[in-house]
Amino acid sequence: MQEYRLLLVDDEKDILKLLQYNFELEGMNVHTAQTGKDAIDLALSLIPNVILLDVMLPDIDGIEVCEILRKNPVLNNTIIIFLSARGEDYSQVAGYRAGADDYIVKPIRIKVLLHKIKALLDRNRDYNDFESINNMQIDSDRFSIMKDGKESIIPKKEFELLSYLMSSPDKVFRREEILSEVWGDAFIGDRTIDVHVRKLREKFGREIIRTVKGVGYRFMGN
Amino acid sequence: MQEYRLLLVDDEKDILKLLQYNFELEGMNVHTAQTGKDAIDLALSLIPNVILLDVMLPDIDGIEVCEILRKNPVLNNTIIIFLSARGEDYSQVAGYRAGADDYIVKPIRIKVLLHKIKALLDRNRDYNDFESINNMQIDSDRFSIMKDGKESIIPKKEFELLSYLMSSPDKVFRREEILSEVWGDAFIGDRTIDVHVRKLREKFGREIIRTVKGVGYRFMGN
DNA sequence: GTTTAGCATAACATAGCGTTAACCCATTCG
DNA sequence: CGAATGGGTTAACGCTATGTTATGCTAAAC
Repeated sequence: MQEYRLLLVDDEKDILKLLQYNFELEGMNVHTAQTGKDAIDLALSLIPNVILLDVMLPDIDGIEVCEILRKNPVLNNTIIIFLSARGEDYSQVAGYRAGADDYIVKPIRIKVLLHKIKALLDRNRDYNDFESINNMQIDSDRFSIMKDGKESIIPKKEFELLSYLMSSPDKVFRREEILSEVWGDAFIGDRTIDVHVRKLREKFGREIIRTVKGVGYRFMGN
Repeated sequence: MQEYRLLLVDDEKDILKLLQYNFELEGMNVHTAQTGKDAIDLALSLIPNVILLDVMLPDIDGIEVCEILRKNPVLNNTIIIFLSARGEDYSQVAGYRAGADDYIVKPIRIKVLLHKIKALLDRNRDYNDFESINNMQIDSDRFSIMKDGKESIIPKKEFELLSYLMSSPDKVFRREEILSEVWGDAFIGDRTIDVHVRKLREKFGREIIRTVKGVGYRFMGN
């Protein structure tokens, strides 16, 4: 579990301490937040591998936090696990709708939780390995792309765009899709996308991204 | 949840029936097995998207079944979820070690289970929804046509026209139909259609679209 | 043989994209 | 602190694939 960044979000300090202690024993890099707002800020700057998110928070609802985070492609590979004192169907269902990867009801059994996280992380790793397309591998931890054994560290937006396109190789993403997924609801001109595509092509070869005129762009899976 | 193949494995017929009923309501393609051996055989021939696997089985232990299945790369993209009456730490941990994606303790709440599966499937591969006629597959995600294993990326209008004609193979579409469906209410001359048909024939062979003089065009479904 | 719809080719128009350079804004650095 | 750097965005402008039209030709229908 080395090298993994973990974000704990809970309003109760005791639980934070308990969990932090246990995860640090496992060698994880643990950060904590007590409010939804802090959680979002930290998550976006830290880009953790795992977020443990309490549903009950003083300001923003944990489920809402999750929805907000899930919208940001930077956190595509982040595992989000809900914690809740409530065991009702209702909140479990809402949790999955919000894009959670798992759901755990308090009281927490540390060992179970650890193994759950390990399983999810392992799965993600495998996933990344399989997601080596066209000699290109994407490493969201480092904001870098490996192509033909050479590592390139690329700027955030380029990385986000490339990740997005690579998330479904060969699919043509429409410009509107790209705008809303990569840029959120900012008011951005069309040329901005082109420029970023251009930079990516400059770095990795003209052929990796193909234009479909009048529609959008497509990352070539071969 | 259409088109997904689900394999249910449990030794109790009542549970199988209950689950089968509920998943079929969701439009899933449900298959069942009552023993570990059957489960393995079925899984390998069916290659389901999801396997729900009871831990307690009359012959082979569910965990062992999972380990065996996980070794086979054909099932790399298959999600395996354990079901168990026992809630103990022990078997949960063993389950994740064996390569399970999730673990659910009975009694099962159908809604929770459904959302769990949906969340896992969403994170998994995209599935393709293409029709295949006459060795030609049209893939609207990719804006491309596969013919005899070769992919052609074609311009938007050509793609739209071809899709339209292929939507009902062997039907003769009248020119007015084509105009209104493919071009909307633009004021377009008749010759435009011809030219696009010509380009399609150039790319995929003269025979794929047949002219019916005085009426319109027909995509040959053979 | 005459008529007509459709074909082929080339010419044309333009939406949509590519490219460049300049700008703003943060962050870092001297 | 101002300067320098790097990323993100924009505006201007050129370019080209794509879509459309024009024109003369061919083949089918009667």
